[in-house]
Amino acid sequence: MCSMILHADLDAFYASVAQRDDPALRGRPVLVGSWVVMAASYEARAYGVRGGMGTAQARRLCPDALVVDPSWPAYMEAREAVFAVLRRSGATVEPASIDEAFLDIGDAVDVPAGRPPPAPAAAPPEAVEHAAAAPDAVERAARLAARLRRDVRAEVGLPLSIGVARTKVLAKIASRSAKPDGLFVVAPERELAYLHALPVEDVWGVGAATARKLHLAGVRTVGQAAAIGEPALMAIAGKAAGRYVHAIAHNRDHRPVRARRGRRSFGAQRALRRGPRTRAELTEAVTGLGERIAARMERKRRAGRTVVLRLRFGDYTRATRSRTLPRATADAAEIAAAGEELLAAALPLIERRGVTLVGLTVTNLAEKGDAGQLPLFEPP
DNA sequence: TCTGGGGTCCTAGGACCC
DNA sequence: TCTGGGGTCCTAGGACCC
Repeated sequence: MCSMILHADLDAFYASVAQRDDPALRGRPVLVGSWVVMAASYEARAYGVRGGMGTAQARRLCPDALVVDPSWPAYMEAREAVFAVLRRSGATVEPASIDEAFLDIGDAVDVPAGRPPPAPAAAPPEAVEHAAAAPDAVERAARLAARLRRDVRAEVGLPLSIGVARTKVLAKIASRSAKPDGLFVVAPERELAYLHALPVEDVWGVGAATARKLHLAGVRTVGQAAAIGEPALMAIAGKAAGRYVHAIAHNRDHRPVRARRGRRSFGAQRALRRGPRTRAELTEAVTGLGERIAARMERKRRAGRTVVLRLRFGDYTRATRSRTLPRATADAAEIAAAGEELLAAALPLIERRGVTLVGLTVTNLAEKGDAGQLPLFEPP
């Protein structure tokens, strides 16, 4: 008996919305973003364009690319429509970002009354292939995933890729394998083989820094990591990262899919031109950030106690300064005043290195009945 | 005079994700 | 590959308390 997890991830979300809403963009390389690429359509990715890249460089790689501005209302509407389809399935749905979610189908989910069951012929080949060798729960999950993909395509007009497995990390990795516009099922009996063949950097949660440390130690695949003891991995990658890699390499990931996780902070930041900034300009930036954050907090009826000033310098080093207030606030002037104090404290650093980005984050939010944290790897 | 153990809060930094 | 605007979580040290 096992409960299956789905990771549903919209493909090139912003670019797909643009293509959906403007037929002239369909089938063509599309970049979303004015000076940094926030999303690239698959047609553009074929030229080597990636998210986070400057648009100037992206245009050099792909001169035919069509560059469009982001359209936030359209994204929000599309997101809500997609999540409505996901929730309608009856599964527990945990939003993971603007364009992805984990679903736990539990034991009870099946095709809701009033909706016809999916025709077996319409299920993608990979689902059928795995279903033949898999227990009932896997088959149900694969059928649900196929149906969600069809419904999102039909009702929202967007391509949705889905990974299916027993754990979050495997479902997440599987959805990446499914892209673009596909379904990838990791059957329970194949989990370990699938996992062990992966390069360590393909594991969700292993980033550039940890991958570099593992490579230096000669660990390139998850299988190699599994052959090493936990203490050794902790020595290589650090305490938390080593423990994480060890748990995942042995296919231990008990993180549950949780319906709602309240947000933990509100932040805003602003990139500045290079060159010396006057104190007045910095104050103005901090004031503006405080107003933006306060407006959003007000809308969500939240308040926070800790104000964090984030700085990035000309040499791309970073620093943070924080201050915890006696009580939670959502007041623009109070937030900006704390930011201003932190700014004053960081002035010597700013003068030495030259600031290129200033950000403000309000955290330590006043909670209203949040469930709190669950341990990551221990069974609940 | 010297010395525990254990807990919480705060600050700063690092790593990772989309 | 020279870097935008959001987030999350973990760690370590110091202050302070019992």
